[in-house]
Amino acid sequence: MAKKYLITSALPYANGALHLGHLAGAYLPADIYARFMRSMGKDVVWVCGSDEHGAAITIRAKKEGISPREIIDKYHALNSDAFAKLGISFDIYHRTSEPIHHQTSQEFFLKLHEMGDEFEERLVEQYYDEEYQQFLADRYIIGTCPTCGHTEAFGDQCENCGSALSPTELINPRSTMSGKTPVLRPTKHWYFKLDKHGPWLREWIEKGILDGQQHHDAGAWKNHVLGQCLSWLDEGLQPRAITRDLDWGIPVPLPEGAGKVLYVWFDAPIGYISATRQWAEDQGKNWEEYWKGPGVELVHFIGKDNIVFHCIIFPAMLKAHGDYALPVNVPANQFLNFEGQKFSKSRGWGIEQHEYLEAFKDFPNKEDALRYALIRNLPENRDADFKWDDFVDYHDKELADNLGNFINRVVTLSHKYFDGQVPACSVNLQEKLAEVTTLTQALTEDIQRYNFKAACQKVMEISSYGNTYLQDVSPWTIYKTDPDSPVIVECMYLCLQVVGILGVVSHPFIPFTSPRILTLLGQEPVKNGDWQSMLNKLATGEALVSSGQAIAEATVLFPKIADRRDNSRQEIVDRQKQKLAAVLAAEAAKAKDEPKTEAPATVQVEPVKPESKMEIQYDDFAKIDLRAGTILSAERVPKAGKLLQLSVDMGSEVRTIVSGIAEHFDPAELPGKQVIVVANLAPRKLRGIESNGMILSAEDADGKLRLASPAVPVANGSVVK
RNA sequence: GGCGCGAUAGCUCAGUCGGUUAGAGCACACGAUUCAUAAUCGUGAGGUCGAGGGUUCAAGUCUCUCUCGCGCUACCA
Repeated sequence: MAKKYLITSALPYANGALHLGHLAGAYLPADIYARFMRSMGKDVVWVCGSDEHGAAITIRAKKEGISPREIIDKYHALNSDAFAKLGISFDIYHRTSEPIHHQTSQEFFLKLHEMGDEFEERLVEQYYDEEYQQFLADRYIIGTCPTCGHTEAFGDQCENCGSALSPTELINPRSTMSGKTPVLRPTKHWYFKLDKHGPWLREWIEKGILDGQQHHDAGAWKNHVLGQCLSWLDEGLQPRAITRDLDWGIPVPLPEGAGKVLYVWFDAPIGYISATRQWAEDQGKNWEEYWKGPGVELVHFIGKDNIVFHCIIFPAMLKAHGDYALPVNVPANQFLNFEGQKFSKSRGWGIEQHEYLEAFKDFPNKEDALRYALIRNLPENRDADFKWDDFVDYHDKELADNLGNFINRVVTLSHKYFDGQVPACSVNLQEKLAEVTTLTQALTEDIQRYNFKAACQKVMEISSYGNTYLQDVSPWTIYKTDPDSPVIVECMYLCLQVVGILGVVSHPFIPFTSPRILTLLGQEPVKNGDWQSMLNKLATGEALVSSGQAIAEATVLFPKIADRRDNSRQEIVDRQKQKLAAVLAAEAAKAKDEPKTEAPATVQVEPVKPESKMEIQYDDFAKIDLRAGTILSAERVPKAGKLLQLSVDMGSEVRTIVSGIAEHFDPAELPGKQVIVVANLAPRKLRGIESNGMILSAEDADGKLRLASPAVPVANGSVVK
């Protein structure tokens, strides 16, 4: 049986829109690979879909007063639509809320469960809020500490004496949700014994050996992927809980599993399997041929945040289950930044896929322009940075000047010299196209090795070769004295072959332009197998574009952005740059504590909507002794990344306070600053230093802290109320 | 703090097993050219390979220490 190629891309969480960084991470590279493999005539299926379970969706639904279903439907449609418009050619974009996925996940769970030794059950007594009808996480329970009698101890720890607790040890426990006394209910959870899979995982990852056989070339995996996996294996694997007490998700398919669902990380990767099943059903195929047996090559495309799931946890699940193929590679990409900084929805930094499509709707080739700029700058081995100036450069200098202009020259000259027909010519193509053939083969190998950036550049090298060749021969010079020269015929014939190659090799990268190139040559768009037949023809010297073929009229493939007669495209790009400048200006103004000077209308500063806490009485508030104090000194706590040790002048005394703010403040700038201190907070040892109190600060939408202090300095020790 | 990955020309990046003078594109300078979208082609200049030690006949590449960036992880009252 012919080999089957199974490609997956990380399932996007259906709780938000995807931005360009996501696109560059796991979808665009996979699209290149999938398109390439199909055009090599391989039997490929590329699956993806929305991940629609998990607590984040239920919490958000509760906050917004809508159902989880409304959220997942909205974002599934939004992301699915944006992908389709950008030419992301999934064979199926499925969703984990579909019955077939629930069924697949439950079957998977049951199989492992029946094997007996893959799961362990842990019976836990867990508090249950009867009013809200749910089990409570440890930190949602407060009560009296059995050790010291402190009345506000959390379910996991007492802040007064520092002792570690479990919720059941608390005296007079109460739920932070309803305020009422929760009842203790036994709850069972299932753990996947990941630890027992450590030894074979190490051999598989380090050497590519599985069950004593060479499974893949370990040297072909990226350094950062191998490094992180081995680091995990070195630290030792632990059993992982795979169930939770939640009502949104896939029910645990056991009688004693009522009210429990599979934990998202367990169900999400199984989504690859259920998507394949659905696809096979739709296509009248057998899904198992794509997942099982030695003739299957599985490749996962993901971002670097997902490495351990796809290289350790999911393979262990598959291996435990048996039958399933393990990935031959996991070419995880790193992260893409945006104009030097991380994408941040709350800051308005970056652009989402659907936003791009909307903002660039009048931009010709907006899909390929974006794809190309992202591909040229893929974070294949280290973080990369997307800049609008680069976007313009790549578009104008490579797509327009190099590729588009070459094709335009060839087509125009063909019309001029041969009335728009491919001339008859009997040169030895094998010999004359040797250099381009070598380039094309190297390009092919680059894609096979997941070097998409390099492959993309080779498209330009082929085009550049064409430009150079055309310039060297300069048929326009010969034409002046000898319009019937065979040199012109040969030159144009060869150039047309090069355009034919470009039409094919551009397909995985710029799939909207590739058919336009081929149409110029009177050819059909790339279909399955065309890349392979191109390679065959190049090897044997057969023409890609035959004599006599009619050539269409030249059209400008890529109207340049920097165009002195038409600045409409430049304006579209400029608006994006202005948007970013406005974000920076607004933030700079804010930082200077200046009143917000006319922030342009394009910036929408979303007000922070805090998760509201339960109502308290005045007495609760009155318990807190807030006082003003001045920081005398600040220094980093050794071996702690986030802690600062502060001395604070409280008027009558100087206190030592340890605070987790080291990532937000330079210790040197703190002395002299007046702050508000929770003065009667129970002492607590942090990293061996006793902390007496806590300083207050406000958290910005972007997560940055700002010290809370009296607007005008007051005497140290002054009461704040 | 621990672990992992990275740092190469002004910018973006290649550099395979340690082996000749460290490469490409863009930008820059000069020249050629006019079929073409102010496009194309050629030549040139541009490097302490993050810093410092070590191994070696030979180090961008191996090793150790350090600096910076990113991620994972611990700490966050």
